[in-house]
Amino acid sequence: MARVQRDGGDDSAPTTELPAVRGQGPPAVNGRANGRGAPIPADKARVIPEAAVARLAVYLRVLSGMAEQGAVTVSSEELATAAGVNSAKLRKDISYIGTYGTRGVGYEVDVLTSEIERVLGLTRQQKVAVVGIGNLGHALANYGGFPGRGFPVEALFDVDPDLIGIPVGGLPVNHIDDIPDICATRAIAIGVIATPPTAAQAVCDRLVEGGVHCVLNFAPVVLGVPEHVEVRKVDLAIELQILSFHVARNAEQRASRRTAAARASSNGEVV
Amino acid sequence: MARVQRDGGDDSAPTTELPAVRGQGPPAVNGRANGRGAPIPADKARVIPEAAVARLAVYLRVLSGMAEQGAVTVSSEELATAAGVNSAKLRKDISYIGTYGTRGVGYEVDVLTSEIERVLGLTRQQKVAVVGIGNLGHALANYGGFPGRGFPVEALFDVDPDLIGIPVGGLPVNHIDDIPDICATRAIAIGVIATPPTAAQAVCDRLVEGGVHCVLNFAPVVLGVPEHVEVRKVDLAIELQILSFHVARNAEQRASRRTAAARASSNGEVV
DNA sequence: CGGATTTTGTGCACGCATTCACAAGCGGCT
DNA sequence: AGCCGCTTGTGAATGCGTGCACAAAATCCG
Ligand SMILES: NC(=O)c1ccc[n+]([C@@H]2O[C@H](COP(=O)([O-])OP(=O)(O)OC[C@H]3O[C@@H](n4cnc5c(N)ncnc54)[C@H](O)[C@@H]3O)[C@@H](O)[C@H]2O)c1
Ligand SMILES: NC(=O)c1ccc[n+]([C@@H]2O[C@H](COP(=O)([O-])OP(=O)(O)OC[C@H]3O[C@@H](n4cnc5c(N)ncnc54)[C@H](O)[C@@H]3O)[C@@H](O)[C@H]2O)c1
Repeated sequence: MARVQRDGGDDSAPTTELPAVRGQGPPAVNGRANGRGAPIPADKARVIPEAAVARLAVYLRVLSGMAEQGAVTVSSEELATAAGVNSAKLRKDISYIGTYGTRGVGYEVDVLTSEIERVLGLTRQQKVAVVGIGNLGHALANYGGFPGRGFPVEALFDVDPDLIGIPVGGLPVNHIDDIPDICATRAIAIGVIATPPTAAQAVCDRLVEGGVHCVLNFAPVVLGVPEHVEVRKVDLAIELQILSFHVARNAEQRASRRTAAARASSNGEVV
Repeated sequence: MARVQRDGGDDSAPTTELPAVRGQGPPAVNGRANGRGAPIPADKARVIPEAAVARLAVYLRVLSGMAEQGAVTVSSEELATAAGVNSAKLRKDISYIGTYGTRGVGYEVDVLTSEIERVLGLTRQQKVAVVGIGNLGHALANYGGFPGRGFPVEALFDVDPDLIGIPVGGLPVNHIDDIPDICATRAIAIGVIATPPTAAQAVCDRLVEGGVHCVLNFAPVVLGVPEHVEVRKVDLAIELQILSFHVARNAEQRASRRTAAARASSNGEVV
């Protein structure tokens, strides 16, 4: 199962700048077959499915845990079970970004890590701004997991005068009127919206004005944005409601099974 | 207009062993005698697609906003644009739960609201427990949006002795050793895990022990659970990485377009 | 050196989800 | 009453994602 090879404690360098493609080896034996470590089918502009991108990020996290434990290679089966997916799906996901495995052996942990980081754009740090430093905003600003993964929080904004200037997580809070300026000058790549829903659209507009192309929205509203801006939403109430649906469905199934059982047991008897 | 908010990528639940009873498409004409407000096609397999459930929750929120503004009826087109989806998709989603519209008019806001609430199991309150009262746990415990939507937070847990007994959001923090007992006695339906990743699996096991069938997990780990337990995860780092991927992809596209343009212009071609 | 063994990469089939397009149905108007 | 315009509900087509199954590599071993 989760067999880890302990071999030479390597310091896992988190920020690998180079793709570390080892393609310079022998020329391809076959015109069609690609050697080991093919970056991507060069001419074929392969579009990675959205669902696969999400899973690649999961693989990346699992890989980093394995690297810390000294694993050098990992098979698709191991990685898949650790990530909670089917191994065929994992291999297909990886095949979208190239062929980095060795048949009969598996994947080199560090190679796979760098390649996934490359396609996810994690070789360059993506600066983050958080708007709305309330309950949720505080948690996000204080969270150490983002800078550690290449997402430094570099600006905080709120409208509350009592908050302006106060440092949160080592960073002072700015006024939302400064969003366009500060985002532009600091080259913020991702804006996180943690304001009340009523303020979310206005905040989003200012982020876009400041040149932010990606928005992560925690407010339960549908944001309107220009074509080139990417919005993802995290709606906790909806997550709870989806869970609630499953509760209801299971309860219903149990009830109908109970009814069926009762009917069966009273079979032949007039009710 | 063409401003659409992409839905958050839904995770494939690690426990996808759904038998998915088939048997759709008997040549029998489906019930024609449904007057207005047919609850559901009684015999027909009532499997609502997962993706549709998530959207129904969105419609519900939009509907509640419309009801507050005094709207009595709403057309699929209005509701769809407000929810950021295609109107045909909206109608199909609603058709999964029954036929509650009036042709030529639209849907009655309150009727549609109750029906969606019914299928989502929101007629009964689902009690929630939060484990791990740190940054994120505090925000969740203090958040007023959950009780207001039928998800009262009725238990808090942590391992930190300094926190035990302290009230957060009006509710005292209990020790994690009491999770099974308290969850069972208070009939907790949903457990929210906001502990460090290392503690998440142990916490999850205790929640299951306490009879909790639904878990919302904020810790970046893959949880192993019995068959009958439903887990949804919210992984903010992965959301950021997906956004990062789009940054990278767009940058790449722009770069290649620039290259192509440069080539074209140096080629004497008119762009 | 050849065969056994292991594991990748992917062709293929299937099922779910999305979107289109339109008949059916309903209310209002004449 | 009968027609007309509007909107729903849904068959059908298309596209996407998933998982199986297997050939193609690569290593190991005798
Ligand atoms: N806290 C949670 O657990 C939770 C859960 C689900 C959803 N949410 C959503 O996340 C958002 C934030 O939640 P919260 O609990 O942190 O709320 P909060 O009230 O604690 O914080 C909101 C913050 O936004 C600031 N703000 C208000 N108007 C603003 C504006 N126009 N521009 C900038 N900042 C403004 C306020 O000053 C405050 O600091 C809300 O939309 C909420 O619905 C929160
Ligand atoms: N804060 C964020 O914005 C954020 C963002 C993304 C992910 N997360 C994840 O959410 C989780 C919580 O984040 P946080 O920032 O609130 O962390 P935190 O360190 O502020 O809080 C963790 C809490 O869990 C408690 N705890 C530790 N071990 C426990 C155990 N065995 N049982 C019960 N409680 C235990 C701690 O006492 C602490 O109160 C983490 O897994 C983190 O990776 C947080």
